[in-house]
Amino acid sequence: MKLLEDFSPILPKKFYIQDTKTVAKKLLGKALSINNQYLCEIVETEAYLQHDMASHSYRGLTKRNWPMFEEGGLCYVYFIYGMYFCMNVVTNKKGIGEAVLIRSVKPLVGLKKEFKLCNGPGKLTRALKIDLSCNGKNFFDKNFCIVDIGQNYSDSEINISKRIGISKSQDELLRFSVKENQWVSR
DNA sequence: GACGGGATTTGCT
DNA sequence: GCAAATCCCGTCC
Repeated sequence: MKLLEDFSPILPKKFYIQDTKTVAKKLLGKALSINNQYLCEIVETEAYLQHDMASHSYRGLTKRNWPMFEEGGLCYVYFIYGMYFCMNVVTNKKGIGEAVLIRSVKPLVGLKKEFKLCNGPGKLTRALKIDLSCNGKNFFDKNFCIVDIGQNYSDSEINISKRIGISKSQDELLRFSVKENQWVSR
């Protein structure tokens, strides 16, 4: 039997070279495919912009945040609170430090669906075994990619709200999530 | 239900 | 030295 990812097209580079807020919204309903083993639908994202006090890129290029300044379509993983990794999708043109944090995913293939292992940025990376070895990889490899599974949400099906867990630029409406979805965090 | 602490890296002050 | 794009588990209402 063919797996879903075998006929789900990998998102092209041009998808990522758009306005970061647009990419954050359009990523809802797309799916992360890893090693032909895990497939999960993205249901919650947050945008981090260049002129955004809460973004790692705000103070310019560093050894940690360099993938954010690359051309869109890369993966930016960072380690936080001594225990967790967070995964971001780099967006926009080279030189612009912007990315979309993946906050929650809905397991479709390869993960036990009865456990809420993926509803939070630190938890989903643990469930999918994402760590710094994925940092700087691009999403165009069939063993590590984001695919279109034909799930499209209209604006009325998407919640736009304030970001979570930050202390700067808290009022910016840069968090996007699928409404009434049990996999969204909180 | 609501706090509060622990885990323990990275980058800025 | 300390806060951070987190989460879990304990205690005390």
